[in-house]
Amino acid sequence: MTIRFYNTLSKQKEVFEPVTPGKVGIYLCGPTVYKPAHIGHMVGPVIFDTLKRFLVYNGYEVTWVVNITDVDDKLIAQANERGIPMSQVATEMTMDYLANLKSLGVDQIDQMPRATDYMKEIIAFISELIAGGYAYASGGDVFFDVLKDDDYGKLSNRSVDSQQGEGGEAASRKRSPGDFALWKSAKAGEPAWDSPWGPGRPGWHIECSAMSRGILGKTFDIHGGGLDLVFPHHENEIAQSESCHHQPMVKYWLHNGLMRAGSASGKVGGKSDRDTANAGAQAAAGAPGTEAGTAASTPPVGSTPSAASVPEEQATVDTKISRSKGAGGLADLIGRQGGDRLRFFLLRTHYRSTIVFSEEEVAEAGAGLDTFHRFFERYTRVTGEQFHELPAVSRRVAGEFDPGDDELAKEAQARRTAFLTKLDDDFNTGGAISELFDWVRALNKFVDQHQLEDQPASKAERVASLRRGVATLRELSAILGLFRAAPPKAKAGGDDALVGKLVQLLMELRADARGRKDFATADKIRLAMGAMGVVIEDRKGGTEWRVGS
RNA sequence: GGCUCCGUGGCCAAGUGGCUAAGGCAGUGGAUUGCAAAUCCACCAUCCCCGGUUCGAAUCCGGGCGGAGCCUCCA
Repeated sequence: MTIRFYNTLSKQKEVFEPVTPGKVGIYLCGPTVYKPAHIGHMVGPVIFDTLKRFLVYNGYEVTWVVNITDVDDKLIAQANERGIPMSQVATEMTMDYLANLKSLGVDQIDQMPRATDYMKEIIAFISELIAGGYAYASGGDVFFDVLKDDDYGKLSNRSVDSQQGEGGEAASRKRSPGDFALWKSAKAGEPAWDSPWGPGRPGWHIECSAMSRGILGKTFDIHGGGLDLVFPHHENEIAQSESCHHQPMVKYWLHNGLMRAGSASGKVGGKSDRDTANAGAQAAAGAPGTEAGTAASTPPVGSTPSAASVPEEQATVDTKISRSKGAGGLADLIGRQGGDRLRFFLLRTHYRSTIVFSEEEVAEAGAGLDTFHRFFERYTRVTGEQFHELPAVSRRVAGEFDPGDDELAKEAQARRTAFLTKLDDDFNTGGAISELFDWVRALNKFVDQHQLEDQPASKAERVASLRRGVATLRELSAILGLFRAAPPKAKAGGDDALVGKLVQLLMELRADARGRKDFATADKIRLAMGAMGVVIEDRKGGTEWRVGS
């Protein structure tokens, strides 16, 4: 097995070999905690959570760090707007972020350092850069001098002289426009930390250099983030760290594609007052040929009546999902679709591709997932075991076994190899998922052929084969972090016990009708219940029902 | 203007030089079912356009058209 990754730095796929054999350090740029997270913020965490699972499965000892930026201009603005301390904003939004990660099954993070907990290290780092001649203090601020860095721009393929640089009043204190702030002097009323250059706060990029060094070392294996961070954020991280250390900062730079809003109805974060006002203003000002006009002429991807009837929202159809435009609503989305569906939705596309988000697409992905859930129920009927409670083989080598003459086991090994080969090649989760579908179909077929739902006790050998096959499905899906728990079974009428009892009564009446071959009555009940969203399934072992999707 | 990326069936999406172009959703036909549901089987694309390289291209090169991102805060 050889794992390869596409490295943004070299712009090609490279064989993965950790700096230290057997160990992997991963740093993922985390959130600036000033507003509630939206689905776009979950792309990176879900991908890297899955990546860590895969690397651990391959036998590596992995340390995964996700930083929390809890001091920043946007946090200050938010705190002022709400009239509360910045730290309170940060705490609230961090809690929100963590809750969303949990819902999506992101539970592999080892450390989540906060910038404010690393002030000492940050200040030390800046001091080192000044001492090395790579940074200079200027009027209470400290800037990185990009002209001192020979290979500045190598990650994003930009030349220094093409940089426009940050504007604002700070620009006048820079030596060259491309210089960026390592330390920002505090204005009156702003949160501040003492430093050799006076009270202030860190610039955006330095925390990542300081924290990654502190936790993962001067050179570590994988640095991740969204493609939008390549420049300036990661470019500046490299500049800082490599100027300071004179050794490579990161061996493999992995960047995930960004998410875009696909349709009005799927617009991330719902519509806040600000978004609606903004969209309306754009639409009003949008003469033909303007940006708004162009956006409005694009057909909605997941066209729905509601989307078509709300033209002012179409001005935001093509807007990318960004913190400045979408807010909130992720918890509701998770509540409606479930974390597993969203996770699956994110993983079925290659991590470097753009994902166009719409809730219709999430639901469609969920329809595919249901195939697995149906099968798990089937497995329970045969064996009495719950799929999600099965132990998953957690190491790649341990999953290999001699299939002997067992045809199903032979196919299990073949599918497993195909699945892992897809992941080995630049972490192709979408391709790997197709193997899962192929495999579940084969397992269903096996149950069909041997009628394992009918008197399974008398078919011990076949059931044993099935178990082995399902163990492989469990092993592989666990790498993707899917099917960690049984999906919450929707109940008719929610938690209303009365509705549940009435459904049960209808079921009994229908069973009676079927018993006396009164199919007219039985069908009337089934069709009426179906119209209400209750799906009836008659089986040899008895009738089951579920709230369909 | 500079720098990237993308364009595969109705929709989503793998594949990036060579067997019959994965898989999912939707659809159609069949098996099964009292009828359904679930499941299984079958059918459903020559890869935006033009030109080139090659024995051979969805896959490489050039041009065109269309779309996205970054260059300012952004996962």
